[in-house]
Amino acid sequence: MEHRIDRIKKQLHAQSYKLTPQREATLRVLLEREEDHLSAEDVYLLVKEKAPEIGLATVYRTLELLSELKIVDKINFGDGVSRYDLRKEGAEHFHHHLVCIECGSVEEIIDDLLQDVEKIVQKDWGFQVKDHRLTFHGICKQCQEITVEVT
Amino acid sequence: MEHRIDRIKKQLHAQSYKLTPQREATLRVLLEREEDHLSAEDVYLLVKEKAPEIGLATVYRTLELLSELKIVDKINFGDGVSRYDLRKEGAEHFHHHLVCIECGSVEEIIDDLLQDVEKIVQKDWGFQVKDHRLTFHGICKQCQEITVEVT
DNA sequence: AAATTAGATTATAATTATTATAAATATAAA
DNA sequence: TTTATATTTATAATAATTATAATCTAATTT
Ligand SMILES: [Mn+2]
Ligand SMILES: [Mn+2]
Ligand SMILES: [Zn+2]
Ligand SMILES: [Zn+2]
Repeated sequence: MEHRIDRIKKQLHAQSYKLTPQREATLRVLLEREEDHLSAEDVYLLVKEKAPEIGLATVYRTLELLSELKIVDKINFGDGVSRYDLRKEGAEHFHHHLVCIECGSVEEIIDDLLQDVEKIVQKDWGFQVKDHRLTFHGICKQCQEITVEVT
Repeated sequence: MEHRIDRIKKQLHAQSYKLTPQREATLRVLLEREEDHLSAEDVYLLVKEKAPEIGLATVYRTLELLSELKIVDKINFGDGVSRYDLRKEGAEHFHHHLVCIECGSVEEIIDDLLQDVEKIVQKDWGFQVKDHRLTFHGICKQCQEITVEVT
């Protein structure tokens, strides 16, 4: 964790941004909840536990900054809020998501499954791919089992 | 166009919804601008040209209804608004998008490029895929050409 | 046909997420 | 230390979306 923060600190400094206590607190929340998909409000409430004086606008600005630096990715699963997701260290692209339409759970796929598809897009559409968002909507393992039991 | 409306009318009736004049006007706007990616507000302004007495809330409710029936798909490209996109007739899944980070253009890919990936997700993650959202972010053909010229 | 009912729409208010602004504070440079 | 710059706080403003109540429409029953 400390190593990770250090490396991000360097990324910030490289672009002449500082790692203020507020930014660090925000980052720590994101690291502690790496599997989750927190909204700005969610992050704000969690940061408040560590640093009660932080303002919501600062959280928004910090998340915006971290997005620009590609440290976090901003994603929207169709409910009205943006969610912020730490990019896996060293990952070229945003990872994929499985959203269950029964229970609402969100699972992550870290493997990049789109390499072949991207080659096709590049070749057949002449589009130079820089990043992607891929979300599958369907029924998760657990919910499938429940359905079978009920039947 | 009339045929298409007729078929959608039947889909509505099958679920015991009516095709009111307001709903029809909304649908016509979506059909006329099939390539576009209109926000609720955009749709509202265009519908108003045909049916000036329509209310914004009705447009929202109509779009919501059409989403439920899978006649339109709701998507968010990361600016703060939801956009509504007619599903191609007979398509099992939502089509894909290419968003240019230079000029903001949105191009559509109608071919389903995810069949193989979905098989893997199904097999290796035990997730039963019902639908997907795939958006590539990158540089469109035109913007690439401009870049070359400038260089 | 008249009365009844359920569904849909309008106009408006309320809510929620996000962004902008101005004053205060902290940090770095001179 | 003084000065300049960056950042944060508190608050106001904006924008998107949803909720509410009154009204209207069209179908159904009497
Ligand atoms: Mn994730
Ligand atoms: Mn589209
Ligand atoms: Zn589930
Ligand atoms: Zn472009």
